[in-house]
Amino acid sequence: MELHLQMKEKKAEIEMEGSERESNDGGDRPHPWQSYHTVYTIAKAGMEGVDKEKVQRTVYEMSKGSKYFQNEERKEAFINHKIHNFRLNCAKLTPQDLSHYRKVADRRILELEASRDLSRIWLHVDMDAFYAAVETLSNPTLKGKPMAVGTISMISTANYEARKFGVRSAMPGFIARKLCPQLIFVPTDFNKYTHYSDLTRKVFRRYDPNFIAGSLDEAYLDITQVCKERNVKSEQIAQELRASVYEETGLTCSAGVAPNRLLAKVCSDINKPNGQYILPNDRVAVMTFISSLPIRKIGGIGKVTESILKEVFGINTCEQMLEKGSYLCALFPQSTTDFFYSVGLGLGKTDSPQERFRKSISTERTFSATEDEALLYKRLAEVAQMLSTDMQKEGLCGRTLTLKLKTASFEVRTRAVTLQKYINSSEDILKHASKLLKAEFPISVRLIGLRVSQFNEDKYGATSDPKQKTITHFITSGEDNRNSSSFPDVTDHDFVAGMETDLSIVSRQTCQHECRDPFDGNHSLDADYQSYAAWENGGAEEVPTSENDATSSNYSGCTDVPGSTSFQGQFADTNVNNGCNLLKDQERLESSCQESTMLWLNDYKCSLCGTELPPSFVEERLEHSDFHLAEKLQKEESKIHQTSLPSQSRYQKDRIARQSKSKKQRLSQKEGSYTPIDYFFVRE
DNA sequence: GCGGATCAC
DNA sequence: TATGGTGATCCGC
Repeated sequence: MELHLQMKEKKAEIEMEGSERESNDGGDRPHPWQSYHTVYTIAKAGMEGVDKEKVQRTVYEMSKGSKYFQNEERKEAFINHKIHNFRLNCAKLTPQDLSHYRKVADRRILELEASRDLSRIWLHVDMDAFYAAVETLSNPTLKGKPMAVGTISMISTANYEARKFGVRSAMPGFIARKLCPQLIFVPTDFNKYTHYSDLTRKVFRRYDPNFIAGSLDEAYLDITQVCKERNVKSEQIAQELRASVYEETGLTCSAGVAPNRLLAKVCSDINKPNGQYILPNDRVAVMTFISSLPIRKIGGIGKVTESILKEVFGINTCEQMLEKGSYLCALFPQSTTDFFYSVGLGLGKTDSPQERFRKSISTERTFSATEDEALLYKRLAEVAQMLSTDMQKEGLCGRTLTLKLKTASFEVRTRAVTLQKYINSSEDILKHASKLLKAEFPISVRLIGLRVSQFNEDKYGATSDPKQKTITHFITSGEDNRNSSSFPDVTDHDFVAGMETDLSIVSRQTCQHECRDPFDGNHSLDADYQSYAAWENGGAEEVPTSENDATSSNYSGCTDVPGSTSFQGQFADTNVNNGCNLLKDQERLESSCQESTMLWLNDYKCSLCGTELPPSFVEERLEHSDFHLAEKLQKEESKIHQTSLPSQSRYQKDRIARQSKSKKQRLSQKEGSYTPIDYFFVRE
C-alpha cells in the first residue's frame, strides 16, 4: 500500500528557513529524543506499562550521531518539509473551495457507504510473538525470561517478557541489550518456523480451505460458511480455532472477527496476546468501533502517513477522516482520498481473491561498507548468483533488472535496465548489473541488492490476466473498481517469505565459493574487475536506455505528423508568466494540432483527466497544464518515431540527466556530506 | 520505463 | 562496534 502523499503538494517553492532546519536536529527542543522516527516505542501490543520516555531516551542516546541516525534525521526533515507544504496549501483554500470540497467529499462518502458489505464474516488470526514462542517451545528453559530472536545487530522478534523493557522487533540488538541487560539472544531458525507455520495452517484449512496466508504467522479466514453450517457464533469459532492451534502446536494466537479483512486485522490486535475480539456485522457497531480508533492501527497507515495526517489536518482517529474529508479531497488524489474515507467508514475488502503471482524476485545483502570497486564487484557477483539460483528454482525469467545500493550514509539508490531478452542466468544478471554498478563509482556501499521483474508471461500462460482478476474482484467484492488498489490488503504480501522480520542470513557458503566469473575461471578480485571491462559495450541485446547505443540510433531529424489530435487542450486561462517554455510549446501545439479546450469543469475539475484543483491553486494548475502538454508532445513524438528507431533525443536527455545527477553525487560524496534532502530546500 | 518513497511483515 | 530482507505499489517524471 502506498499513499502518494506528495502528489498535489507543490514542490519546494518555499524556501526553508534556517531555524526550521535546525529544529530537526533537536537542538532547540526540550526533548530531542521524542522524534517520530523513534518508532520502536509505539508498539502495537505488549508495550503497555513501558516507560516510554526512558526507552525513547535510551534509543536516542544509543543512536545519536551514527550514520544511520543522521540518515533518519534527513528523512525526518524531508517529512517535515512535506508537512510544511501541505499546511501552506491548506491555508490557500478559500471558503468557496472548502464549500465545494465538502460537497465532493460528502458525495463520495455516500457512494462508498453504499458499497458497504456486511454479509461476510472474516477472522484474522495472528500468532503471538511467533519466532520467540517457537524457540521457547524447543527450549523451555527460556520460558519466563526476556528473550529475543535475532542478533546483536538486529532483532526479529522479542517475547513478551522482553517487550516489558521496550525491546521490539526491528530494533538493533545492542540497543535492546542496553534496555534489558539480561536479554537472551537466540539465532533465527527459519526451518523451525516454517514447520510450525504448516501445523497452524492445517488447522486454518479446516475452517476455510481458501484461507489467505498473510505470512508465516498470520492468516485471514472467511468463516461465513462455517458459522452458517454449524449454526454457531463467530465468537465460538474463534475460541475453538485458537484452542485447536494451541493443541496442535503448543503456541498461542490471537484472533479478530469483523465484517471485512481490514477490521479483522485491527481486531486481532486488541486482546493480544492469547485473546480475541469480535466486531459484529452491524453498521452502528462498526462506526462506533472506528470512531475513536487511532489511524495508526489501520494497515496501510504507517508512521509517515500518520505524521502528515496528524500534523497537517489534526487527524488522530478514523472518524476524523470523514470530518476532515473536504481538506483531504482537496489535497490528495482520489485513490488516496477513497482509502481515507473507507477507513473512516470502516470499510475493507470482503472478497476471496484468486491466487496471485509474484511480480518480482530479489536478493540483497548488507556488509561492512566499502568503496573498493573490486570487492563490490565480488559482492555483486555473489548476489547475482543467489538471485539466479532462486529464479531457476522457480523457473522464472525476467527482463527488467534493478540494482539497489545503500551507501555508507544509508542513502538508498536504485538503478534499473530493461532488456529485450528474458534472463535468469547468473552470467546475464551479473553482466548487466555490473554495468549499472559501474556507473555509480566512486561510491561507498554497505548493501547490494538485485531484483528482476517483468517476467516472461508464457510462464503463467493465460491464467494470470490481471484484468480478468480485477473484474472478478469487482463483481465479488461489490466495491468500486477504482478503489481496489487503495485498500491495503494482505494479499499484497502473499509472497512475503519472512514474517516478523526474518533476519537470518541463510547460509550461502557453498555458493560463495563456487561463484565464478562467467568469463574468467579465475576467482581473484582483480580478475573480476578486469573481466568486467570486457563486458563494456558488449550487451548487444540490451535495450538502449541509459548509456549504450546512443550512436546506433538512426533517428535523423523529424517529420512532423500533421493533425495529431490525441491531445485536446488549450492551456489554462491562467496565461501569462509561466515562462517561455510553455509559450513555445503552446505555439507548437497550436500549429500542430486541432484546437479544443481544456477546461476546469465547475471551476475545479480538469476536463481531460478529472483531477481536481481549486482555482486558488494557480501554480498547481499551470503545472497541471504543463503535464498535459508534455503528455501530448510525448504522444506526438512517439507517433513520429513509431516506424523508426527510438528517438535519439530522448535517450540523450536521459543520459544528460543521469550524468548531471551522478556528477552531483560524486561531488558531494567527495565532500563527504551528501544530503539529498538539501536539494529540496534549494529553489531552482 | 525509471527512481524514490512508503508500507507490511 | 553495531540498524535487515522480500515484495508490492504509486507518483512524478
